[in-house]
Amino acid sequence: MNRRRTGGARVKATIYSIARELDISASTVSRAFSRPDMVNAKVRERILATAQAQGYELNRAARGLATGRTGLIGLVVLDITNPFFPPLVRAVERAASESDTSVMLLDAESGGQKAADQLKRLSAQVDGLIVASPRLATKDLQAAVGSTPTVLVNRSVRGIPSVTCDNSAALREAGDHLVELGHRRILLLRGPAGSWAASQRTNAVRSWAQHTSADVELVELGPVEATYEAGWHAAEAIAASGATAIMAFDDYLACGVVGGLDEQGLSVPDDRSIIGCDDVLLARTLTPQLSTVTAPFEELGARAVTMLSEVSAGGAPGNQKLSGVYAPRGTTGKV
Amino acid sequence: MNRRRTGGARVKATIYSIARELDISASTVSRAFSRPDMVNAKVRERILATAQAQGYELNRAARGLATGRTGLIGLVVLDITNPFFPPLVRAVERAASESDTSVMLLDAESGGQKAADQLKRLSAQVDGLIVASPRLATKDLQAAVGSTPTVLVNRSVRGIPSVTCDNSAALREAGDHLVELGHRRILLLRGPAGSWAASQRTNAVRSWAQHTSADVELVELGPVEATYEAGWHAAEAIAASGATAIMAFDDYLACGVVGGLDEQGLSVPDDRSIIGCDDVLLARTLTPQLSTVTAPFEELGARAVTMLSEVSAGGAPGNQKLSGVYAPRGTTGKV
DNA sequence: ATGACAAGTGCAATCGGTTGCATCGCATTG
DNA sequence: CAATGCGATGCAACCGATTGCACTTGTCAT
Repeated sequence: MNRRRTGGARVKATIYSIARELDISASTVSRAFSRPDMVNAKVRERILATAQAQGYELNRAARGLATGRTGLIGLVVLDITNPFFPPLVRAVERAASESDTSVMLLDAESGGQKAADQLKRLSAQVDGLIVASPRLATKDLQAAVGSTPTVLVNRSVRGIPSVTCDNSAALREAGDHLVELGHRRILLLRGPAGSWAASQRTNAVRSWAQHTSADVELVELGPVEATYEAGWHAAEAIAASGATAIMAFDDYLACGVVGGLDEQGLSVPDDRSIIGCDDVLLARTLTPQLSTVTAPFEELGARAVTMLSEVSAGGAPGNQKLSGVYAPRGTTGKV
Repeated sequence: MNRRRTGGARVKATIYSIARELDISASTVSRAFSRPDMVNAKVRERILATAQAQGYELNRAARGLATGRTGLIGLVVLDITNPFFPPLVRAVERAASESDTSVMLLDAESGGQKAADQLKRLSAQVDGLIVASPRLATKDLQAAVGSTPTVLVNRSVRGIPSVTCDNSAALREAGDHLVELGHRRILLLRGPAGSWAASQRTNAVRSWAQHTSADVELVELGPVEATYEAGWHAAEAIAASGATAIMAFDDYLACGVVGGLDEQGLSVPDDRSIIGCDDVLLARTLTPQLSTVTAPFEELGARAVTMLSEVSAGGAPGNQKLSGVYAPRGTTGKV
């Protein structure tokens, strides 16, 4: 591998070894790879052929040193084991590979100072950052990313481009659906304090409850962490609340609630209805399938990558808003 | 950021800018970072202080060019959306960060030629590769990784160090548990063709069935893909098989079976018992919780990283075997 | 024929570290 | 006191690409 095949000597293939073999300058070889249109088609072809023969692989470090860019983007997720993130990671990775860019993954796993440090360290190594659902305080976040081109996913912060998902219309629709099914007392299980998405969703549901023509009574519980366990533990209070339907911050939490309600002897959707958010894997593996608001993961990831390259190019894309779609499934039923 | 604070000129901080300010040579500055023990403690401290003051960040590309190493390892997973992988990714990432190494993630997502190409491309950019559960044919795999230091997770291939999880004892235990509960006709739902883990588990279960003193009758179904849908669709055949208990290739599949059985009007564990494997998130979010064989994700990831650094250092660690543990939970009941 | 212009190529400097080797000062030893 | 050794440092040559600039050719209009 990576060695010359012709001639006895086994040397690492570089643009120089190629140049020597073809008796041209290394600049031309370099350009054949980095700006193909600048070199004569015939020459380019001979270069490519020789490169192939020598097993040449471009040395990213050398390029990086010369250009100041690494060809890497950092993807920071709050918690890779949260089912929200894997589809996003996949989407980002695919989109990035389109532009010959690789993804460095950072599992931030905590919102504290450590997360900020990790972020800062990472940011020195990459061309840009995609930060998904960070819990960092606004100013810490701004400080941590510094001047590194950054795109936020699922959070909006002044001065940093972002791509978010606006679920308010879908949540209204979900609420209306519950009303239609006869629910009047509805419990909002609020997501984590410090989560931008959680406050967005809370506001959306509150606003819906306030403006709907039906006389719904909105009960709130939380904030709670977005985990199965938290949902499970919330079930007792939920059962006691008298609400017949629950709108949970996300699917993960919602699944926990379903499990916890079961423990309380309550079944879904017969005794209680519940609606999640995001449409993660869990939503479909739940029996019955979870009624939820689907998030466009693929699109979120792809846009983030596109926007990031715009930022890197000096642009300042605004904040893109996508929309969730309400998907009624098996966990919503009549009162 | 990254600029000198002292003196009007704003230049990028490098070992040279630090050296100049302290009137020492750049070599010493370099050594202060890469081999601290080689430089006088006092000098080192002044260097660190100046670096701090100038906002110096080591340029990885430059180091990489000089040393030939990138400080990156590539982590290749079969399918990041499969709940098996996120915990592993996290474990690898944490272990890697211990040694100041970053992780490049590649979601292989297919077993074909494309996967091989991706692998090859990635391998040129990293110091080493951790490849989890690849489906590539043995020789394609060997060819793709070439001479890049590689550690396999959850698969064993001649000539490549690996860390795997031996579940045979745990599966025997699981089988015995089923027998104890009165099950005699047990269905083995086989995992994907081409999956090393699947064949291991199949063999383990077969061997158990053959050697157990009880007169169990083992029915086999599959191979099927390791997805929820596949499990769901298998449920009909499972229901018809007359088996009262199912041992599924993994949890993901098992959850699908539970969902599908529900559709068939069969409930778990009352009508059928089922045991999964791996103990992924889904196992605990299922109601009732899935009886399964837990995999030591943390350990798998950590070992893989350790072994990889051994390989990089020229060693040839063998194949490490960890063990799963049978965890009876809610999906196994009396006949 | 002449100048203008464009395309294609080469030269050489540059990016920012690392490291083998030489050197120097100083302490230890005979 | 000279010789030896060692720890600490500097010198300078790399690592392998990119790129501004200069140069050569060929084409085309004048």
